[in-house]
Amino acid sequence: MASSTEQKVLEPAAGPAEAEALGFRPLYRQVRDRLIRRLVDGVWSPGEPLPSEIQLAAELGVSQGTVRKALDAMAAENLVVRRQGRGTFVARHDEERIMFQFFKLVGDDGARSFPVSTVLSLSQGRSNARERQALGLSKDARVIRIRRLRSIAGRPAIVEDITLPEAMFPGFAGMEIPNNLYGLYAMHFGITIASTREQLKAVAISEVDAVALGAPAGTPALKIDRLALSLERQPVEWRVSVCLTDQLHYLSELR
Amino acid sequence: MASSTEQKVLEPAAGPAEAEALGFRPLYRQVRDRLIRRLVDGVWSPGEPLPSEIQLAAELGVSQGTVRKALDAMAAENLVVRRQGRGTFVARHDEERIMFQFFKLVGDDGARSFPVSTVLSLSQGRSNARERQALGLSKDARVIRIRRLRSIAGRPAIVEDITLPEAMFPGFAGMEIPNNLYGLYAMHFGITIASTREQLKAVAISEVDAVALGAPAGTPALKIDRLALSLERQPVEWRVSVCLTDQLHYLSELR
DNA sequence: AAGTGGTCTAGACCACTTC
DNA sequence: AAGTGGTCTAGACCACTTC
Repeated sequence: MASSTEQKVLEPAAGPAEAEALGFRPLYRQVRDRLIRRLVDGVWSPGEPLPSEIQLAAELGVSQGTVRKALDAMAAENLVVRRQGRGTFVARHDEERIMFQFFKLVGDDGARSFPVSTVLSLSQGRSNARERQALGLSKDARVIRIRRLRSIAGRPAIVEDITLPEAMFPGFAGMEIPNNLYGLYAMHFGITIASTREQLKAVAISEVDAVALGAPAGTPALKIDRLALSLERQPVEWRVSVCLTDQLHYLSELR
Repeated sequence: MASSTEQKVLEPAAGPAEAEALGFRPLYRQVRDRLIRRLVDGVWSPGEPLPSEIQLAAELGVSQGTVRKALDAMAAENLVVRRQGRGTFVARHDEERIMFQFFKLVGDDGARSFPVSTVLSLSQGRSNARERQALGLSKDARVIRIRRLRSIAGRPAIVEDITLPEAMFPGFAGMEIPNNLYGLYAMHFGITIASTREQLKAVAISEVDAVALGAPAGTPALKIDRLALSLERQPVEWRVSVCLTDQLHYLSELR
């Protein structure tokens, strides 16, 4: 029972000054932060089970209920998946999950088919001003640039320009580029995309995009400007997708 | 303590056959459903406080923890607002809330200004096939149709076609049409919009929309096809908005 | 049968608001 | 000081999965 008058603290995770500035910080929050720390450090890999609630509670010196609250919060953030009778697992970035979590384009017939991708170009170099602004990079930072065409049901539908901070992806250039990039980030670089911020606009497609998509220049298209953030809320990827929406739409469900 | 081997049930809310089909239905779920029932019945009005957790627990014959879990679920669904030290309140459909919850258009400078609206036309009549399909209406159902122009920062930006089932909005024709329709639905008709499903496409604006918006026909625009659902998940409003996105964008944040 | 997460209770104490 | 929701604990039992 919490019978002292002091707030229970797991460890001096934050410096004393910082702790004061933060004010009250519940135990389950501290547990969550520590478990996320471990996810970031790769203590458990995607798909692997975490220790059971009882084990974690014993190890951290808190009640099972507090661990449960921390894990429930992490499940709500899509960082872990809980399965009754089986355990709690580190979330995986496989196609199924990505499809529902971050890929919002749906066929007008309701079909959710994951697009097939063809890389059009891959390069590395000094970042320009817009790239630095989007990704929050410093002046001399270098970036990796990928341009690819994505087809849905055999039909070119999306051209994508992807920009990555080179420093976060050492050895990227020599790799095979898979269709599902977020899975690659997780598997080979230990980077988990935890959230995205998308800005949508309607545009007329440019000459160069028109060629790639096989549609007349000037055709209206949906431009999706996406910034993807890591678990630590650090910008990881900037992606601009130009989508033909004559046979598909962007689905947004709000509550 | 739950020492019997039977599942605790609040009341025969669901018929026996239905209960079997549903399988296990936790107590807090039953509490939530009963409280939502009361919201639907207008037992408490938007902005009003609910009884305290302790009072509800005593009244319903469950523990405070179970009531808390039900109220937390309702807060996650944006049906109530919880304020430490003050109480739990029925969510209100005022501009601030709508702005963040359902209105996703943001100025490119980051400003979230709620648009000013001008009604272009208002009519009632027999529903057509598309309207019936969108709203799930029967063959002879009548609808109310509103067309309006919305301006942001003094600039025409959106033309909207709104369709409502006439049966759900008796006396609507004689009313003043406010800028915030969802507030009107809540206040005068006891209908709370609990969720929406939006489908976005890029289109070229039609001649008639071009006139309303003061832009050349063929200009690319964002078409938002929105279905709004009540607390009981019944379709309440079908709204098609055509938006000029040269100075604003649709913001979607995914986790 | 054993182990996991899920539900439910009871009770203590805390943070915050209002009077 | 009194009342509210928020946190935390301990413990019982349930639903579900695996062996």
